[in-house]
Amino acid sequence: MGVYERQQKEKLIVQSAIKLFSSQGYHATKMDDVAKKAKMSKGLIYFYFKNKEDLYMAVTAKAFEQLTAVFKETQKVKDRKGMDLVFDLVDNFLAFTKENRMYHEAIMNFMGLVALYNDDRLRTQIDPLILESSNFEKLLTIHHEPAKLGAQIISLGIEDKSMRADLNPETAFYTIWSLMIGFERLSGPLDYLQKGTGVKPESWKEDIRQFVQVMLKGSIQVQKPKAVQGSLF
Amino acid sequence: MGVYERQQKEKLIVQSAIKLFSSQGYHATKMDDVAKKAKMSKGLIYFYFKNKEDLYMAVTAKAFEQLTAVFKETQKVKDRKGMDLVFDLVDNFLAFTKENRMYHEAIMNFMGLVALYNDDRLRTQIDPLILESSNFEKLLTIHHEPAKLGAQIISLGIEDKSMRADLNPETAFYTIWSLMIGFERLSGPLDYLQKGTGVKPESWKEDIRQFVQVMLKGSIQVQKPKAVQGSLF
Amino acid sequence: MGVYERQQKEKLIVQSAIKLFSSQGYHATKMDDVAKKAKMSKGLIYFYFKNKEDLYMAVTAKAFEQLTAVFKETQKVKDRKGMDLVFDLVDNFLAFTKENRMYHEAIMNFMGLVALYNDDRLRTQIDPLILESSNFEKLLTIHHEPAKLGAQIISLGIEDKSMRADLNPETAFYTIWSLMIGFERLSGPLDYLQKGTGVKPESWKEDIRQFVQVMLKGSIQVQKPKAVQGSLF
Amino acid sequence: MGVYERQQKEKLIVQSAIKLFSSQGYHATKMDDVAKKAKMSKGLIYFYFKNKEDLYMAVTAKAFEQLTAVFKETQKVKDRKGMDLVFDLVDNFLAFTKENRMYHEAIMNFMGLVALYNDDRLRTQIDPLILESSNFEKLLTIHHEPAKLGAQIISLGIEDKSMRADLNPETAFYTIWSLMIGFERLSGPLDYLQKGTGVKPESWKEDIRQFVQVMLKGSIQVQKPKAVQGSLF
DNA sequence: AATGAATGAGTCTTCATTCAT
DNA sequence: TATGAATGAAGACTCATTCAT
Repeated sequence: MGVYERQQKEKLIVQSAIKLFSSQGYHATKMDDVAKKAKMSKGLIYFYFKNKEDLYMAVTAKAFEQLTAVFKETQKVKDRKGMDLVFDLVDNFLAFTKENRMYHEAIMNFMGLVALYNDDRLRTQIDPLILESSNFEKLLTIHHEPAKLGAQIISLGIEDKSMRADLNPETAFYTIWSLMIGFERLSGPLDYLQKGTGVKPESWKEDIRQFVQVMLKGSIQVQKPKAVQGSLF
Repeated sequence: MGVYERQQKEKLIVQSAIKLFSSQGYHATKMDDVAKKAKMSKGLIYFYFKNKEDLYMAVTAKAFEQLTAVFKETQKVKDRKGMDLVFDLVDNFLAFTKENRMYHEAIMNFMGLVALYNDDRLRTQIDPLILESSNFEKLLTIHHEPAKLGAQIISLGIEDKSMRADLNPETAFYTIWSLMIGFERLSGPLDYLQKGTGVKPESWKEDIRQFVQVMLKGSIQVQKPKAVQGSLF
Repeated sequence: MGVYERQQKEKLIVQSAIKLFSSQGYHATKMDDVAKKAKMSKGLIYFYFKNKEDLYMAVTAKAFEQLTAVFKETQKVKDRKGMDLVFDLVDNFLAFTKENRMYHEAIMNFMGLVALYNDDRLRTQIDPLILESSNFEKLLTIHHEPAKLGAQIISLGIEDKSMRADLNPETAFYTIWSLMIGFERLSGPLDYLQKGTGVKPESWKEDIRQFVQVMLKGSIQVQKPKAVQGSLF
Repeated sequence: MGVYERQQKEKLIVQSAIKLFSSQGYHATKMDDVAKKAKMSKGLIYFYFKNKEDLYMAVTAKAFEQLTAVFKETQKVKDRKGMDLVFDLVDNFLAFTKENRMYHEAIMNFMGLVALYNDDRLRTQIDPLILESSNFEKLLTIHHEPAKLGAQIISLGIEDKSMRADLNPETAFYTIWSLMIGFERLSGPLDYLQKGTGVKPESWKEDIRQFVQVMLKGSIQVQKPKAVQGSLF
């Protein structure tokens, strides 16, 4: 069996796991389920992945790849100012988390792990099986990709003068990311409070947009319609 | 045995669970461990809590209470403008999440559950044992307490003219909360990138402070030193 | 507290147990349930009954008392030949088992225990808690009451010439009892086979009546309508 | 591993369960015991059987198969009138219940379940795990096998004129089955009354035989000695 | 490479029974 | 008598992982 076939198999397993983790959650998904979904034997799953944690890390890596793709797609659009791209990014990111809740959770989970990993005292709290996973190592090297691309967009905005010159691209982007993370997590509760009207989350999103603009530019502007339509995922 | 003693016992169990969940995580903590920690029999744990999920919801409720207390403490300080209080809140909140990582995670977890709960199609993804928990019901009624207090601080800032008059207190606060949630989750990765220097997260925090100010006020100001010192927890 | 009150309490417990055993079965009924139903504390249940088995034996004793009452009621009717009384008995017994499935099962269960009890080698299979129960001892002395009354009816039939003179009243009655036990247990399956028509069990009952008559008399007769109407329970 | 080996394993488990259920009873038998007896891990038991109830249903199915075998053996004997076969059947059945008390109880238990199953209101009283068992389904389709064979014997008796022509084979057989069920359950108590003499049950059996004959034929005859001797089990 | 039967430690949970008050 | 909190042994069932084939 060639390298290619092997990679295809691996992909198939990850895809199966993704579907199951998405619909039932990580804990509710059994390795048996994954095997059945992938139409393979359990043993083969273990041939490709050391253990369940390793598989989860592979899924997380896929999540990062997808997210990175979203960023790249956003960036690719021609003839848009950095400021417009930021708005595009916000829209695309939010759509991404909505459509791929599990991906977003996997990413958030990993980000949390990194915090523990940084601290020698807390590192012991990480499941050893995760630390052993080669996919975890891989993630350590790629997990800043989205941020890198995000920061590039900010840099572009500074260059094309659509943003303040004194911005730190990196922290500015992380701040925007934070807003989106918070939106994902808190719009549910906000919605709960407004049950019936259903108006709030959307108006909050508007406020966030405005805030992003104030933060990056110093004044309010109307968003230029997106050049590219359709789902990115 | 009076109501008081019973409540004390319940508290003792929750405290034990908190300690264990904090140090080992929810899944790694066995009901047996909780019983041992509380110096009770396992059966008694089940006398007070229907099941592990119920206990976790009780812990989550405690988390919300603690967070609410932080908000109240912040609010209580006299002779401070709304703007100052917001900065205090950011500091206190961040200190709270750092000292009580598990509390913060429990809160975030619950916020995620609320989003599922709101959507009839997604509600089925919630563990039935959670939905049955009386502590879950309680949480549904109290989980907006922090946001309510946060919004009050914004309102105060509007009144005392330390903030823009056109702010929506609620969404403004949720935005700030988002920033803090994002900071907690992303400062680890940010730190990872800067390994060695260790400078970044702190400077990002500064940036965030500035953004918050821009958002709420329109101009940059120097934070008035906190009136009260020391940990609130 | 006087003897009377104590007996009332005991009765109340047994009544509660009967209701619960009937609706949920013995194993599904918890001592807690019994206590709640009887509006007493669990401790008090154990004051009156040594253990769950003892309580079940008390319930079984009640079942025998009720069955005995049915026999007595049947016997009491005046101016009926033995043969008629036998038919009355069959009707009443079958109605009794239908209305009080659990009583019948308790009685059957006890009869099975007696078989084990007789055999020294099998006796060890009986739950020791049952053997210790004073109610078990009581049952040993009363469990033949129904058969005694049944045999009396046969004797009466012999005397009044409505039956063959060469019958052994006891075995004749046990034979009739067997028919009823079998009917109770097998009419379900018979019904299952005839699903839709639903005719069979009733016609089988007719056949049984005829067989009983042939057995006791030697010829077929039409049953004299029952003198007393209404439920006996 | 082929289908055959798998069936063998399954058989082994059922055999182990049968031994344990027979000697200690269903409730006293732990899944652990079954595993040990079968020299397997507990997990493997659950690989073959969904749960304890499912295993019990498998045991019950085995009980029906064995009983059916007894009927078939009885029927197979050549050159015997239907009437003779009925007597053979009674002897064989009674021997069967005596040697395999647990089998008989499992069968009786199932027959009771069928009655509940027929009635929509009572069906809820059946343990859901039983209803889910594929073995329960199987039983539903095979549980009338013995009765079918029994009725065939009656039909034969009618044909060869050793029995009354106006008999309904099915109800006639069910009546005979009832007698045997009652005998099994009541001979213990009957014996208890006669403790010491030990004579009664045997004489009752004689009476039953006579009754069966009267019922089927109309006159008394001497049983032709069985053609085949020895235990059938 | 691939299978899937087999393992067994691990966990939650139940509930009859006891006993301090 | 009466309570109900407390016990803890027991048991069903799970599931990640392994390994003989």
